[in-house]
Amino acid sequence: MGVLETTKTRAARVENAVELPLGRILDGDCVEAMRKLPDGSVDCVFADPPYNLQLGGDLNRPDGSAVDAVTDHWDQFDSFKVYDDFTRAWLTEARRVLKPDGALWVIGSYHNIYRVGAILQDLGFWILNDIVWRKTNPMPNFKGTRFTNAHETLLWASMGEKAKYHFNYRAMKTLNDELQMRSDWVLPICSGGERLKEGGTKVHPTQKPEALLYRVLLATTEKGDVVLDPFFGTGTTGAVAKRLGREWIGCERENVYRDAAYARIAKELPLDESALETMQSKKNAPKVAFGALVENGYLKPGTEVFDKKRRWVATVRADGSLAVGKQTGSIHGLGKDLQGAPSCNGWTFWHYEVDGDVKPIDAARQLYLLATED
Amino acid sequence: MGVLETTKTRAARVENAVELPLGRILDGDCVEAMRKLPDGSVDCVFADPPYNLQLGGDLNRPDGSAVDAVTDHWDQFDSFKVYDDFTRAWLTEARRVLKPDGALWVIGSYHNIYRVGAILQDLGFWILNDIVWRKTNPMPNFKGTRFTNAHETLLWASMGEKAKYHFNYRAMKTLNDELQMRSDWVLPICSGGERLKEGGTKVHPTQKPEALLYRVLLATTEKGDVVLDPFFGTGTTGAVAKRLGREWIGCERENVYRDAAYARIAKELPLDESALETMQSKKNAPKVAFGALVENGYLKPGTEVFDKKRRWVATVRADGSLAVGKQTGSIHGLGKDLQGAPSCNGWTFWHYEVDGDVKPIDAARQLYLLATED
DNA sequence: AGTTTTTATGAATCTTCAC
DNA sequence: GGTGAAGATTCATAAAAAC
Repeated sequence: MGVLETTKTRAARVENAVELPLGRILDGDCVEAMRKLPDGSVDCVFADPPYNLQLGGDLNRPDGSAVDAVTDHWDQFDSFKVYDDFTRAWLTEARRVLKPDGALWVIGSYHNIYRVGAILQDLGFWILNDIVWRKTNPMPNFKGTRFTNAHETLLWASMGEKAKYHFNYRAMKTLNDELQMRSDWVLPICSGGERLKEGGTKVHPTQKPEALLYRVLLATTEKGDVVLDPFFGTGTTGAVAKRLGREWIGCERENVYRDAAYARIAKELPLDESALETMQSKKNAPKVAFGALVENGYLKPGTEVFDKKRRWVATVRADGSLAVGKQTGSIHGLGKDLQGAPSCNGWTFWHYEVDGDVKPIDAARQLYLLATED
Repeated sequence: MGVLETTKTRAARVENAVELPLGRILDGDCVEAMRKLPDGSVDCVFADPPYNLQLGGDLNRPDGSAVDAVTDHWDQFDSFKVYDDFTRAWLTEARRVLKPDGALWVIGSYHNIYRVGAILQDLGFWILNDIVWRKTNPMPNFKGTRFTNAHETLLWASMGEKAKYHFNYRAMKTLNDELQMRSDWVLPICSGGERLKEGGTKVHPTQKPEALLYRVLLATTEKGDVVLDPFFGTGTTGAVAKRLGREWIGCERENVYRDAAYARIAKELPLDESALETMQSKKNAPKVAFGALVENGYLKPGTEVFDKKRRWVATVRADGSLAVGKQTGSIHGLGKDLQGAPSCNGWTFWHYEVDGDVKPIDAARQLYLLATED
């Protein structure tokens, strides 16, 4: 195990470069395509394989509109067995073409990432981190049946327990306001001008944000490194690699995606720093839910809270709701209802007693923030 | 497949209760211990299995002080094979003792969670969410060799793709200030007064925060449910279960942990009934037929109702059906047909005038419910 | 032209009960 | 088990439309 942090050209780059299809998207099945590459020839593999979503019927939003689901043929697998075989096949080829000090990245969701993670461990890869991409704007759970699925997972692995790998620790720390970069990354989904569209409809159903690739490549590759993406899609990996001065190779069997990717990457200019803006933006001011205070014991369920004039006394319940007799609601909603007001700031409306003092519940929030701030 | 949200006592609770070792920590290996429990007898399994950390050698902070790593004998496994066999064994028993509408929770890190996730899928469990516990105060990466490992992962799974399960959606939404609870949970690690210590050193190396269990149990169990924890440790699950009015059973083979857990849980006080009440979904509200409102004079036959933009105006008929010209139907069916939508909630679609105000007909239902409850 | 309101949409394993 | 009806259910963003 070890970390290399260097800007020097890596050995064996020049001799491989002449035979590698740099800046090209290989046609056809990715396992077949990768077979054309020599052993130990790439520095990094970034893979965004099909997630095997196993969706049922149609889904409609509360307003009745339809959700545009990922029903493409390339995401259809008959069983976990079939998906596992597919996964083992492409991971085996990826492992063959990686240099001994190369690294693998895979992104996935709970549908597939546990299969992928177990198989890559079985093949000898050594997980260095699992990274959580926390989406600022995920799709909600429209039916209220589960927690909002608000993240995806990336696995970062070296070639083995004792293998060397590259990690640009300083760059990551700088990018994160001089704090160590953590394993949870907060980034928006790909939308707006960045999202490739053709006649108003998205070209690819699962295009990844460039800021995600930017951080991956900046963290774990050097300038001039060769990055291989076996599921190239519309070429986010290639576009960001070019921007950052890395070489790239893609595999993609759909003509439409290949064409879109070539056109997109041709427009890309090396060393454009625009994506940095998104990444360096400070974390949003921490919001605290009243429920968090209850969970963490700052206000115990059963505590009585009241407005300043003690016109109403409410009881704190286990889920952070309040109750006055049969009327219940959130700190804001119940305050609003009781007063018949259009709105109410529950943080300043409700008070509680601490050691004989009466304080707004906002005081508990301040204590909580002090105790938990990074 | 489905979601149940109810405060009612679950069927089959009473008969099982008499034979189950509620409030007890079973001694010995958890697989052996679980064999003593009958099939389909518990509502929830929460498991915090050994992490298979495979730390090579000792770890030191930059100042030379040693990190108290998890190197206890119970955490050593020769290989993934041994760990997988162990995992399959306890998950199989957990599956046997769970009710058909029960649920499984497992917490882990990247060292073990991919093994666990793949195996539980192989056994037929159906993943509902993977939850990221984002730590506000993780241990830094002292050597600067990787990203700060700032999270752990929890898997929440039902007994199968079509199995029912329980999710207190409304309580979670309330706990999160009226926004859907997401799959990423921000909580501090267990420290301070909550951390069990004996002579200045921590009793258990991986004690989980009570806030984590609080959210798990509040979200996916009901009052009176039986929660089994096969790796009980110092009893965080039992302490929170008791506080929340849930029954608990533990398995733990280390005497020291069992003793600490019993002492800890004895000090725990259950919350009283009223504090345990949580916000309820409308799914639980007693059903009211629109016709009942008409019968009882809340909306008289002949009243005009209309959608918000007054694109359609319908007349209420004596049997609770609506008519727009020759088109007739129920409040839902007619709203659906007029819009050409896949479905329509007539309660919120149709409005009526009361004292000059425009209100959804759902307001009349609320009045009716208030007047008739109890 | 500038501001406010409305609409569209994103890797989604997304209902339940009676007949 | 299949079908149909009742009825519960959404957050952040960006672009378009309205004012």
